[in-house]
Amino acid sequence: MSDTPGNREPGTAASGHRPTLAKVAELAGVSVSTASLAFSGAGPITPETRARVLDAAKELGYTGPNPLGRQLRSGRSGVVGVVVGDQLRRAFRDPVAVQVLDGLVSTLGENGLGVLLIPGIPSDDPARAVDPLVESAAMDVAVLVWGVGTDDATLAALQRRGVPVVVGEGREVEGAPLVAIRDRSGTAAVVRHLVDLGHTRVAEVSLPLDTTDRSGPIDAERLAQVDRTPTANRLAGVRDVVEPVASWETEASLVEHGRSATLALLGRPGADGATVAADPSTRPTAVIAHSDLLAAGALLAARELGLRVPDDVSVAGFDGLDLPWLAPDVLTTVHQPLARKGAELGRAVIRQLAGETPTTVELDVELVVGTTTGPAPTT
Amino acid sequence: MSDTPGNREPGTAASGHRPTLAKVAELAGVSVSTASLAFSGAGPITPETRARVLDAAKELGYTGPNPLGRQLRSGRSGVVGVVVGDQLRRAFRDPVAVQVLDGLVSTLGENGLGVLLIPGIPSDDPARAVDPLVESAAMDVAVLVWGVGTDDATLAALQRRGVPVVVGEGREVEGAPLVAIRDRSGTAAVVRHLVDLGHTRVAEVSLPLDTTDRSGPIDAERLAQVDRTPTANRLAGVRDVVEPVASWETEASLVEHGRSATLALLGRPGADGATVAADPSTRPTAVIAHSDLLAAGALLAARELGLRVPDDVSVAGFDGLDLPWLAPDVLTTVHQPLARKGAELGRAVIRQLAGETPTTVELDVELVVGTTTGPAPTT
DNA sequence: CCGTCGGATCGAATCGATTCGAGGAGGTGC
DNA sequence: GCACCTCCTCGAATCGATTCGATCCGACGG
Repeated sequence: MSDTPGNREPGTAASGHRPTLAKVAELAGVSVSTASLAFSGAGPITPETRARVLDAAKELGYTGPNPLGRQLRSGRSGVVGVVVGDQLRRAFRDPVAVQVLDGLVSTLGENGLGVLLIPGIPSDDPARAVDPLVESAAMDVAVLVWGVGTDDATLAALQRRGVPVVVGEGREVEGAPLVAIRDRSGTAAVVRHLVDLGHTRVAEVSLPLDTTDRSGPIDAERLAQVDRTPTANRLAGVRDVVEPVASWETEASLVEHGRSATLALLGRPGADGATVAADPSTRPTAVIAHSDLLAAGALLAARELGLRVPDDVSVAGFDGLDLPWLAPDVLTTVHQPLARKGAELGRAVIRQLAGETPTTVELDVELVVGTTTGPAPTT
Repeated sequence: MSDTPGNREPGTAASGHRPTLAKVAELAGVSVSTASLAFSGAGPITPETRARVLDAAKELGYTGPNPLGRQLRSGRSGVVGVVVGDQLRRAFRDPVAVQVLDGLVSTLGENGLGVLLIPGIPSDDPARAVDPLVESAAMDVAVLVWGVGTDDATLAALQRRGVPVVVGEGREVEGAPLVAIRDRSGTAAVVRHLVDLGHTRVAEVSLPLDTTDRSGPIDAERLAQVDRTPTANRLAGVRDVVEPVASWETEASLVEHGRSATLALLGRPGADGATVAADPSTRPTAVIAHSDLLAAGALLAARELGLRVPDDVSVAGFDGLDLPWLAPDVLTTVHQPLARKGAELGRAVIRQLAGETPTTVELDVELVVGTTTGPAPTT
């Protein structure tokens, strides 16, 4: 009697058909609804009946309800989309992103939620403004981990779809919880530390101002175009204390970018195309980098130029990473609670799912003085 | 007339109800099936009708078919579970895993598949053998990125569920494609390079032998317990050429573990609890590390002990990472195509979904000689 | 001995979309 | 002018599970 019109066995992946709850119920001699009860545990059921259902399941090799069916009925996928604000390859090379992600995954995992990775910038196809997953993947909430631009295509797409959003490190978004750190005051604190040491010629190595992959000196015009909140905060934090004598934008927060920026800031073209240290009387005496990775690159660049740290130049960063390979140097930096930030993002997701009203969480940071900063050299 | 028994508005997340295809069809004055055609593009439909449906959709704020419904019908979730064989926090600190993951995500992304992160080892709860996502998350295929133990609980759970599996760097699994590199011969090649340079006392810094987080010397008994294929291959590759004078197991492939292992291998307890270099007449003259990160740690340890590289001790790794911060040293290593490995894994996933028969892909590696290996010191 | 009560089980609707064959309208060929 | 063919649209079944109210059973109290 069961002639199946309008259907041609979907889901015929590799192996044969998986048993369904209906088949289990049939074998156990109960109704589907009772069988469902046996698995979900919600509702009254005789231990005996339950056992009969479970036995039938085992016999058929049924390993539990198909998540797809459950999801459709409940309207929840159990998936949280995590949009990393860059190409994945780059994001993962930055320990900052990794540690935040780790805290996030742990917290979500404890609540039965899985993390779906979504590149914030489509890998190679410039035709698309956003990754296709943003448009069509099933997710209950999306987390934008690294900032939100003023005119963010990804955010817009998610809002259009009605996917609730949680923002990490960005501007306030209507209806979305925000988890941020006090990076402006933290940056100001480390710059004040430099100024207190007598530095007046401070150079700055900046995080990317937007997603355009530019690098080079930052002038007033460019400064006005900053479209990433954490970068904006750190730029502002520096200027709360001192006007840098030079400022250099990097295309990503990685060691090599900090290195080349610093070579440009502290060096000048030398003999045979090489870069040599610039004139000590005009050269910056301190480099404030917006991140520890950039600062590490700055340190390497200084070494390359034959400059002693901190005797000839002081270097400070931001993040508080553990970078043992910089030994014997220990970076002066501002420590931020990265794993905790991830955990807070996770908690914000849970609250968002529970329908609570979004709140802003702002985490404290702390200046940690290492060996890479010292008194300004006396000219 | 539509009194809704047996249902209490599921999916009432934060915001109100999203419009459904049925509502759009109603407003457009067509049937649901026609409306579906307008979106999917599969099947004949008049441009005019299509436009009417799309207009209706726009008016209602309908942004396309609900993925959950589509997934249930098609039996496909569009999600690939990626099981990283460790805690996430650790896996992501290893550039090897990150680069593979990057290649994988790109390839899958091009095919409309998303990556769901699954920790291979449950974060903190020792009660569970596998992460709950393994048991119940919706996924079309699972990729086990870093090895499969002989008695792998995660693999068993996935097979029980009937989720097709793709294995990266592990033993052959019935019915599962395998993507691997020639790490045994590659390791043998780099060790032969050392032996050709005159080294006879070679020490080995090994990758983890299993997931027990042990570290310490490897004796014959422990050697027999190795339960990770890449590790087994590299141990074997070393022994294909020379029997190491000492071998040390690490708990993870990170710089600090390579450092402490090497301190143990090349040092001895010194004056006030410090570690000093061991006697040059018995001390190993070369360290072969199973990974570049471990080798980087070895390099740092050697520097700490006051040993010159490669004059006092040669150091070689495996992976071919770009580690600019080791400058001026350039590691002697074996280059493996990491992003390509990820891409091959992605292709294997696609083929698996297409129902093709699983095949094994083995990628070539290449010895790259740097500045960290040199002739054995003459005693 | 009968009515009532409580607990276990069942039926049926529902989540939202896809898909196939049937059916209808319009056009063409003879 | 009629039959046939094409092309578009529609109806209905289906994916697999959840859930609510109804039903049915036995037990207990009066």
